[in-house]
Amino acid sequence: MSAAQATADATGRPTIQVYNSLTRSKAPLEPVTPGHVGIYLCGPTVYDKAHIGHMVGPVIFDTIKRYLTYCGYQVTWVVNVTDVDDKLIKRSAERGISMSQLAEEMTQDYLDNLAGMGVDGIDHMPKATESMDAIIAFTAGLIDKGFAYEVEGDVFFDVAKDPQYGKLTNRSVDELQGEGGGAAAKKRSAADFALWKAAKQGEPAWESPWGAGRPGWHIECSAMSKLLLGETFDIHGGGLDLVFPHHENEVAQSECLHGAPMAKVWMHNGLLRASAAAGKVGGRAEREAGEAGDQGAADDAGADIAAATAQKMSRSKGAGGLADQIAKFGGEKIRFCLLRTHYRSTVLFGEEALEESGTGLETFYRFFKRFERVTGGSFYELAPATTRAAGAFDAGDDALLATVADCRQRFLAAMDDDFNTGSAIGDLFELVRTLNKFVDQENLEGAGKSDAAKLATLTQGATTLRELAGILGLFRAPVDAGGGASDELVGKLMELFIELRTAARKNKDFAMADKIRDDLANLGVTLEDRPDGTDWTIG
RNA sequence: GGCGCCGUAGGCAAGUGGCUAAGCCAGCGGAUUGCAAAUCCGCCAUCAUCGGUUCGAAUCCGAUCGGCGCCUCCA
Repeated sequence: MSAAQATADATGRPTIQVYNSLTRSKAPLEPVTPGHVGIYLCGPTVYDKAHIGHMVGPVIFDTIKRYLTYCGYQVTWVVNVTDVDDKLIKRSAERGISMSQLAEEMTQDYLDNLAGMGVDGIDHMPKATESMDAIIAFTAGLIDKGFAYEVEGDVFFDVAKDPQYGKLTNRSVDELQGEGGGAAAKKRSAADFALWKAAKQGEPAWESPWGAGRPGWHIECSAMSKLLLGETFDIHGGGLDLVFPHHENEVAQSECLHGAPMAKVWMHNGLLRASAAAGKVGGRAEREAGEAGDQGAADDAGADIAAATAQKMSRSKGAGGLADQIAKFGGEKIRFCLLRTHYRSTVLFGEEALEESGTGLETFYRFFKRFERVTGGSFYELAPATTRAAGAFDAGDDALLATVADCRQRFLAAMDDDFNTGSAIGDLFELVRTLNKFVDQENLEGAGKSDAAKLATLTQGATTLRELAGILGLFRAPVDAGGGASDELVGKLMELFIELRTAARKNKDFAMADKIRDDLANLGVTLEDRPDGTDWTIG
C-alpha cells in the first residue's frame, strides 16, 4: 500500500479514504475493477434469533453501499448465511427439529430484522449448505497444494505451511491455543483449524472425498466469496470480534490457495456495549456475569449455561429480541442510533441512547410537517438526486442555497473520510436548522406564504436534505405516528377539543384554554398553537 | 502473559499538527407566544495526568492512571 494520493479516478468518482484493518491505516479505495466494488460481509450463524449486535454490520454496509452507489460505483454486496455448524446441530437437537428447519426459522428472523432496519441492498445471501461443491473443491485444493491434511475424515489447515499466518492480527502461531475438543489430538499444531469435520452418527452430513462430513466454520466464507466476488475482491467486512480467528483463518485459506490477496481492504465495525452495564451486548462479559450468578457450574458445561443465561439476562434488561426492539422503538431510531457513532467505535447501546436518538429525530420529523404546512407538498415525495454528480447545484447568489451547498459539501467530505456518519449527521442537523431559520425569517408560515420563489428555494433545500439523509438510509418513508393517532374517533374528539379551546381563547378565557391543554398534556397529547390553527401530537 | 483499542463539556459524540474544538441530549438567558409548545438567537469544554518533540499539539513520542476488546464460540 503506497501513500494516499487523493485523486479522483478518470471517471470523476471521488476519492474515498477507507481504514484497512490489515494495514491499520487509511488509504484511498481503489477497486480491483475500476468503477465496481465487491463487498463481502460475514453474516450470521443462524442458530438463534438475531440481536441488535448482528445489525451493526448490515446497517453500516448498507450505508456504505448507498454511498458508493451514489458516488457512481457499481456495488455487489454479499452477506453469507452460515447454516451448518456445531451450534446449529446442538440447538436443533435440543429443540427436536432438523437443522435445516432451525436454520430456516432463524434466517427468516434475520431477514425480517434487516427489513425492519431498512437494510435492502444485499445482492447475494449465499448459504453454506447450498455451496457444498465450492467448499469441498476449496478444501481439496488446499490439500493438493499441501496447505491442508486429512486425518480420519477430518481435514485441517496446516498453519505451519503459511508463513503469513497471523498477519491480520499480529499473532505468532506458537502463542495460540487453538480450538480444543476431540479433534485437538489429531492436529499437527494446536493452531491448525478444521476445514472439514467428519460426521458423527446422526449428524447432518455431505459426501466428500474424505467421507461424510460438514465444513468447518471459516471455509464457507472463503469458498463463497470466491464464487461470487472472485479470488481478490475489494472489501471484506465484519465485526471486530471476527478478526480472530475467523478472518485470520479466511485470509490464510484463500491466499494460500490462490496465491493472491483475498481482499484489498478489511473493514471491521466496533462492537456494541449495553449502556446500562459493562460488557458488549450478548458478549462474554454477560456470559461471565451469568456464570458467576450461576455459581458452581461445571467448567465443561459452562458454555451451555452461559449462553442460556446471556439470553435470559438480555431479556431481563429489557433488551428482548431484536424484533421486539424494532417494534418498540422503530427501525429508523435504531438505525439512527447506530449511525450517530463512527462505525469503528464501540457504540453504547441502550434505552437511554435510543430515547435520545428519538428526540433528535423529532427535530427532522417536525420539520417535515412544517415543510408540508408551508409548501403543501410532502417531504417524502420530493425526488432528490440519486447521484453525487446530479446533486451538485449552483447556489448563485442565494444565501440559503449557499449554506445548503456548504452543508452538503461537509456531509460528503465526512463520508469520503472513512464513512464518518457521525460527523455527517451533524451536518444534517445544521441543514435542518438552516431551513427552519429560513422559514422563520421569511415568515413562510404567515405573510410570506405566497412567495413562490421563496417556496421553491425552501423546496430545493429540503430536497438536498432528503438526498443526503437517503444516503444514510434515513427518512425514506414516513414513520408510523403510532399511539392510536390514526384512530378516527380520536381525531374527531381532538377536533372537538381544539374547537372548544379555540373558542375559549377567542373569549380570552385562558383559564379554560389552559386547562384543556394541560389535561390533554397529562394524557400525552401535545397541542401547538400556530397562526393558522392548532396542531396536536400524541407522545 | 501476548496483540490491539479507547479516555474531548453534566451525558453522548465529531475532530488525529495551525482560523473562534462540529453536532445531539440536558441546563440557563433571550426573541416569539395571552401563557405554552415548536422554531430561532445566545451562553455552557483548553481536550485523563505528567513529561518530551515542534515556531505551533486534543491531534506526534514516552510514562502514569483509568476503561475496553481479542488471544476459545461470537456481528
